Amino acid sequence: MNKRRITSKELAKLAGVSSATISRAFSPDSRIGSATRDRILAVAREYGYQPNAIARSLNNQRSRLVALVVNAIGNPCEAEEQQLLVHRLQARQLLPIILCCADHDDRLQLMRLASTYQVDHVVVFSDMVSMQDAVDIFHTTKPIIVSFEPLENESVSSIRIDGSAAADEIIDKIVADGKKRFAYLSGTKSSWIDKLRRRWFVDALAKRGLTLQAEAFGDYSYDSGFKEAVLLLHRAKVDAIICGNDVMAIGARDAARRVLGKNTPDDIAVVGQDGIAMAAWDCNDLTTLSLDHVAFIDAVVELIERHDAEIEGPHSITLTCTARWGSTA
Amino acid sequence: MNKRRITSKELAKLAGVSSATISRAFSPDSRIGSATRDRILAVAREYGYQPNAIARSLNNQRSRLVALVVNAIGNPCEAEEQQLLVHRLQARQLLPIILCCADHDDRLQLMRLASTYQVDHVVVFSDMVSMQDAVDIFHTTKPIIVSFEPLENESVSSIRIDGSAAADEIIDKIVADGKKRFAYLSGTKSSWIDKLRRRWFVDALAKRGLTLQAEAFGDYSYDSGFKEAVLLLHRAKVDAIICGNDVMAIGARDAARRVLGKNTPDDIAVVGQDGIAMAAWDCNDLTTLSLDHVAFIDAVVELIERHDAEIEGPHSITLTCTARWGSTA
DNA sequence: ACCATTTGTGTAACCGTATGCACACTGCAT
DNA sequence: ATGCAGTGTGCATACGGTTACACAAATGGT
Repeated sequence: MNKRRITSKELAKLAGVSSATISRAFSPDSRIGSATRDRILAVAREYGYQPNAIARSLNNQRSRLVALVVNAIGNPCEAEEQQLLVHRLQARQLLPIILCCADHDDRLQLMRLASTYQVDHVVVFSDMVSMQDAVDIFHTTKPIIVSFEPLENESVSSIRIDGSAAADEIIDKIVADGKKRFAYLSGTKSSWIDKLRRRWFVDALAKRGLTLQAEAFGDYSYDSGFKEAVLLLHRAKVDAIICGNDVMAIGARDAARRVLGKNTPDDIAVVGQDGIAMAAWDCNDLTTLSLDHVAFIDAVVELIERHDAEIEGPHSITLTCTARWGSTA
Repeated sequence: MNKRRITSKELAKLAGVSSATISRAFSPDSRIGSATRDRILAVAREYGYQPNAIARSLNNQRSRLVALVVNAIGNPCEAEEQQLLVHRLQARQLLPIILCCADHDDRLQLMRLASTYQVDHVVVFSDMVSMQDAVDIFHTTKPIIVSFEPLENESVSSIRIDGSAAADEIIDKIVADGKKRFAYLSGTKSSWIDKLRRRWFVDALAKRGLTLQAEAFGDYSYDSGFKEAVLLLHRAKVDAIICGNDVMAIGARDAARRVLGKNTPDDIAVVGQDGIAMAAWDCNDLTTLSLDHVAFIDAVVELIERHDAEIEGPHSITLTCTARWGSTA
């Protein structure tokens, strides 16, 4: 129990070879006799030997670790994508290190810590860190940042998301239903991704000569969606609320129904963003501006693979959102 | 851009000292002149030097990595606890490596991979791997397993959860409401945690001379809760469904309402388990057997700290569940 | 039988940091 | 002056692998 892990040198002695040969037995394409390899692998299995990944990383300059910078893993609006990515990484024998920004006060320090682990790649999902900071912290090592924020003058690969057409469709439908007074319930105050999303809707409204009648800021949570919707509906007369994500939209819908007695879609329209599975649950059936998460993670993996293959970057991929029609708008 | 990270030897040259002194400048309590340290830290900042954690780990025999073995990060029923734990780990400068079992076909190989990274601790949340396997794979190295499955004959610290009293209360209430025909909708078929949970309710029923009228198995997801509830309600006449977790309960509730036209709590009682935040959302308001997630993670952290302090184990902590009363039962 | 190539293995030098040991230097009491 | 404790630094080695290089043995062609 709890005995020290056996080293390649010890195994070498046991198998009657040198430690170099042990190493070769575990490297797929290296010159080694197949009989020797088989024998070594047998002895290794017997003694429970596996090469030490830390030592291997030090030598290789390749850790097979990937830093995932996220806001939180608890929020369903992000978790779905994270889950997909983790799955894809694992299939490639890459291990994800999660950095949760939302509940860490010094995010920069957290990123610096992760960067000392010589991660091979960095994927920044969070909008709570500035891309520039991420680039600065990770630029001394190989990793690229897969970001969603366009960062023109840097060698950062990114994925851009365009939801303007879908926002247009959604506004179209709501206006056709006779609604005129729109409110926007933002995710977080200083989030560039929220600004981007908001712009899609503001532009769509502008096309029809409309402007936002009210605005509020939350924190991407159900509670903030609920609370801000109550305040907003009390102080402004609106008949449509566009929310920064699906979870807030569910909160806003609940608030309208429970506190104000207003039902969707007749009294008020509620729109979410993300298109998470939960939005389609029967109890929610949210109208939402949705992104194909599989396509999105495909794009992330694509960028990671290009980086792995050392194809010169930066690369950029653009994805388009679609509308999911539910019964809330 | 993308230039190689500077090493302690190079920095040593730049600062006019030896690499040993560089190392000492970054180790809190080691004999070094404070003037030297300040100078080195200044030069280090200038060149963006930070000690390589991989090399440091190799030397220290301490990686500051923690493996978190979970079913999935996408499922809200687990994500809340994971989020809390990640937060606590980060505060201790420990980095979590996530291992998602649900979507990886060879979980043992995944754990073996992680074990080669010499993780300092292992926390097994998943019930998709056998504890014995986890112990076997990680026992050659220092880590303890914080598990929930009691594993008597092994030196594994564990957290036990007792929901029998709460299950008793819940059954009490439902029976008092006139319900008699209970069904149990399991999480996954071979999960020991599900068996444990089921037992609480089966025992509570037995006390009142009742038995389960029907059973079904899902996979902890909303969709499985929905689908299995439909099948179950079609083939058996039941007026109460106990579900393996909250998400399945929401699915079952939706199924009853949408497909069968039965409402909670009058036509049918629906009970969840976990007590996640979502269960309390206004649109759900689930009655559920709930665990205090903060207390739970406190316990996990407590075990990790004991292990860090090399206090001889194994240790065991028991937590008790409480009932959360909603409008579904 | 001879030389050229291929194949398999060992030796030794790394990868970047931490640390025991030795040594030089300071300050202070004898 | 001498001895001694304490302080600050460098040297060398260890951590556990990988890999360039060298070399012996096996192979193959003529």
